Amino acid sequence: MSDAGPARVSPGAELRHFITDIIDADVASGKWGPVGDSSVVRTRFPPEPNGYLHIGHAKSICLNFGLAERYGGVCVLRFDDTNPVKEEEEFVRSIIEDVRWLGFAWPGARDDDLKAGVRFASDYFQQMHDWAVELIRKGKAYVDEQTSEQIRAARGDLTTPGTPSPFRDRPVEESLRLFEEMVQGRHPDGSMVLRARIDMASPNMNLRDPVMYRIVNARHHRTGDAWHVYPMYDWAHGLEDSIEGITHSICTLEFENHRPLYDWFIDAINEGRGPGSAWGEKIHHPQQIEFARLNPSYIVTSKRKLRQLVEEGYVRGWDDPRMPTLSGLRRRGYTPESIRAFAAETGVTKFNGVHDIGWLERAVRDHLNKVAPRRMAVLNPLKVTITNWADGGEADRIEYVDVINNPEDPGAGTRKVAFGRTLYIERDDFMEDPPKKFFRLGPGREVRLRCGYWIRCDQVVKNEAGEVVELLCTYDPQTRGGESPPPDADGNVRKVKATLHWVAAAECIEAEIRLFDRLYLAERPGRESDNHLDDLNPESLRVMTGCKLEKALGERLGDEPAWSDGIRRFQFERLGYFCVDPDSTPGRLVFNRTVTLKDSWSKERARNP
RNA sequence: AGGGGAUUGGUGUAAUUGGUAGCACGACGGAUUCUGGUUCCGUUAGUAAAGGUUCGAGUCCUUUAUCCCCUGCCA
Repeated sequence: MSDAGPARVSPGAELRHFITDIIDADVASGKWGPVGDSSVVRTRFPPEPNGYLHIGHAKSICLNFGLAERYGGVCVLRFDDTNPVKEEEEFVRSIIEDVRWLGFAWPGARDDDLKAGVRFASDYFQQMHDWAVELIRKGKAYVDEQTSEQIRAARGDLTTPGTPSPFRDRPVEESLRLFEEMVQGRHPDGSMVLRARIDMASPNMNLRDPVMYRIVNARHHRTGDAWHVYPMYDWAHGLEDSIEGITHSICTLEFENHRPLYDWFIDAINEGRGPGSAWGEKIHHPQQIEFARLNPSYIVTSKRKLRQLVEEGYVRGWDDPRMPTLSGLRRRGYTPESIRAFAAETGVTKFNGVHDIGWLERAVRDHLNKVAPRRMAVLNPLKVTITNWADGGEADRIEYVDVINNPEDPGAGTRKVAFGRTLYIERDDFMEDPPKKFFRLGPGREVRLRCGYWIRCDQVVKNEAGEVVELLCTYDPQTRGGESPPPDADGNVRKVKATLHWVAAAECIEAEIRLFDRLYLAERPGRESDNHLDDLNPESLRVMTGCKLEKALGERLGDEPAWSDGIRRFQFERLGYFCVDPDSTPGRLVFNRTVTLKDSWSKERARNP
């Protein structure tokens, strides 16, 4: 982990919810091992390698790995790679990297070998096949030669029972033979399937003779051409859990209807098993538990929609800082700690609610506030000339003032920042005709330049178009370091109402700064129009060029924290948190705004425009 | 009456299993402040509805309402 300090909430530590209640009871009763031994707890995170992980997955990762940490058990990273036509090796890599980035490790994980200790469902294909044969022998599965259309039509609907397949009662030997032919690739895709024989009249559609295997004559990214049939989720998942000795198999609410099937398959294998049985010993039967997935406002997490954003060019890629993918959030500047804190704060329940995305923003502000070094950067520069600069010495001299690195961390110390005759301040910090509650600079007003000097605006310089292009100001040499000047003869102390950030023209660097806003304007994108694209925010990206930054941002200073992911993050005073984008080159820095600071002035302005 | 799940302030969640509805965030107000940041203090507002059992109901029972999931050879 980084030296950047802990997030506000230590993940998984003392959080309680209905799943911990279940596990506590199991530990107390000795359901999975010796009474009181919590180290037997085994969970798993089972992504399909067909896309990038997003914030919703992060919640599941934090839950599963957090539970393992809490109980002293383990959490397995297992790829559910049962569909070769949708899955790719590239996703395996990115998923592993994302889980590691969040700060979690599984048994056997190593830094020098990304895949060390990682499990794959495809490693269990032979075992699953053998169990399928066992179910055929037990009369609990059969090969169906109907077309997929016929199967669908015969399934019935929500209120009418299905009708049995004409192949439902075919001889066991025939199913056995056909299944082996399927396995060997002797039949084309879609020509037949292996189905479980359960109940065509079940009110639970999942139990109407579900498909266990389909023929897919495609190359698998790990097993190559070894298999021509691939197991369906419902058949495979519980077996994967069983093989790995998972105790608590945690999934989302939509799998609640699948639990009877999860249990049925394992029970069917176990039927007739036991000591002395020819079938063998009973296999491990994990408990499936469902919880409500994370559902944050103002974003989408559907793989289809995320892919559409990327492929149709609404964003610049899967790691576009506006994307809710972990790679996007990482590039945006979010810390693993803040994401873990967010996941912990949203709780674990069975209630399908909406989680305010503002919580995620607050989580990263909270974390970065404590650990991010402060720097000064001017997004939209307005030139300031100190007309009486010569009062304090040579007219073209540079003075170095000590600027606080982090008021939240006295140990962070100070740095030297150049101050000179020509400066830049934020254009938004000056108003020619300021309203009552605007505290910043205006004609005749005096403000403090942070850790620099107090300046007073004497004159406004405009171009032909009437735009303000420069401010002529005087400074008070007695206010060096931003200190208050001594009281006047009558004992009155002068005060300023605002402190502004600034950079000196003589010693600054230019950079591009990318400002991001929410990708969507609607709390639930697509809710109204049924098309999430209708709710896209046309101003979600604003690229600022010619920004003026203090020189220290161009080089890595010794006081910068050793971030675990190597991403340099800062607070730009009074603006927000920013990080260095990988698009940066040595001569041309690019920063991303992670999140703004809380801004009560803009709130006030919105209230009284 | 197809099946399954859910419902506590604006939001997210707790409530020792029948015993004072608590916490966090937000919003609002105030204090502090060399970041209109941070921090601190205060205010705000809730058991979906109706019946019932009980000395006592968020919790138990009945009815109703609303929302989510389920008819892939996806996961």
